Amino acid sequence: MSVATQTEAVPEPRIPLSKERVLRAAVGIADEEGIEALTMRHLADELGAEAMSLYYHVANKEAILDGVVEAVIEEIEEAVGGYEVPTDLDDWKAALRERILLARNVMLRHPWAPGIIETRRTQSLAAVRYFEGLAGVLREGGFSYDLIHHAMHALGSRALGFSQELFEPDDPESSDEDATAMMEAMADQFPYIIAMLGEIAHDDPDSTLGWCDDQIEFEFGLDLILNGLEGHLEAS
Amino acid sequence: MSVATQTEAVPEPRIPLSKERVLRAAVGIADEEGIEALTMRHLADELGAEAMSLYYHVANKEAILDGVVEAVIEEIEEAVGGYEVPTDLDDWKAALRERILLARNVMLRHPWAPGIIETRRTQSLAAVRYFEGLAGVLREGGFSYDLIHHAMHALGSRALGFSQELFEPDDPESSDEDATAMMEAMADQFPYIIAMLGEIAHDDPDSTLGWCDDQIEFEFGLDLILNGLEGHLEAS
DNA sequence: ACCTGAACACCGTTCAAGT
DNA sequence: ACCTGAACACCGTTCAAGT
Repeated sequence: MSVATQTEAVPEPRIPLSKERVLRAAVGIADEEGIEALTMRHLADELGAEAMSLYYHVANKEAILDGVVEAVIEEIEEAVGGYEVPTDLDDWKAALRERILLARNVMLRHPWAPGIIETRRTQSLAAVRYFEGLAGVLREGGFSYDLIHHAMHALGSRALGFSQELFEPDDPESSDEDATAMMEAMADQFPYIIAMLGEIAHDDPDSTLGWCDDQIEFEFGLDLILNGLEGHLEAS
Repeated sequence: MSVATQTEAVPEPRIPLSKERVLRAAVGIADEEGIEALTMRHLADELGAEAMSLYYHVANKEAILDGVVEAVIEEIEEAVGGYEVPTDLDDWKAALRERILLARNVMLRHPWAPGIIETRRTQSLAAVRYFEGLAGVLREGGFSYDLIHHAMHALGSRALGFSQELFEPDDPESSDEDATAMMEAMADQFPYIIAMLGEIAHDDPDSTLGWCDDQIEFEFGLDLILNGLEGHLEAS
């Protein structure tokens, strides 16, 4: 019957599925609805297909998670503009710092990515390429391979632009009054922590209690490591 | 009928469930069978009860995961022997280092714990107590609260004794020959990484290719941060 | 070659009901 | 007070069957 009506929307000519489309849609769902919304059924829905159809293009859900990590790290590669070691490298520290902060920008666009990167048992090719690039910068900066190896471990996830925040970033539910009340209640149990939080709040009255500028803290920790590595380099 | 036989085992007088028993059993399952084996049904089975009975003692599975993290951190508290700041503290760096390495020992007994600690949205009381202890050591060591705050962020998960290893620790499946073959295949694509791995293998022929001594690397990274903090302390 | 319906073996969880 | 059976709404996945 719908054929009769002139104004009827022509049904979208079905775009065939593909691994790329599946992965792109997966990243989209994670970005917009959170990683827990990424189920096979929901993903298929988003693509106008059935869950079972996905298995024709990917082995299983783990493969999707692998692919999604790969996609994010390729986004870093794009942001960095490729991993070629600059021929005129005169400051390995600045070069490394810049790459890592660019990686961080990508991670901030995909806040769910760190959590799933850490669950991968084996690193994607894209990640190996990224680390190869970092190793190149260090090597051309004068590092021994032994020190490069230590550097990779010391940086850990910071190399990819994130560090696991052990306390929750910030809770939009809780008010300043709540926080103040809680602080007073805990003051005798946790004097050092309370004093610390109090000082932070004093230094920066705009920040909610217990909330920290993650960017500044990330850079502080990163610089601590980079400077430490520089010390080792000079001593060698 | 079983009542008649003398040798019949008396049926275990049912020990009532409790939050503590549930959590202890949960830690046991995660230790022995891995965290993915920790399901409500399996946990109840282990306790000789039905899954639904657990809900009388804990709110839900999230609460069990919270409790299990709490238990692990209390194990750290025990290993450290309480978090009292030594009255004769003459070396904050050694004191902090020791606490963190003791925490690491506990984490090595519960290799699944880091992964689930990172999924907690809010820290347990036991964790706050632990960090209070670290803050105390730093404060009595002469740190400003501002620097203590930076230190906490810079340490990140290292404060609790673990760092996320981005490459898999080691794969018992793959042989040295496999690894050598793979290395040669990748040598032109990833010259720096291959050279790095080659040098490690050369320095320590006992280690499998690509495998690293996590303890040494953990301590290297930790010392980098502690020494960096010392620099900030002396400069202040 | 590509997609799907029906079905399976699992999850966590609710609720009314049992002792 | 403490535990459970039946049931629900979800998972990921297999497989034979459709076009």
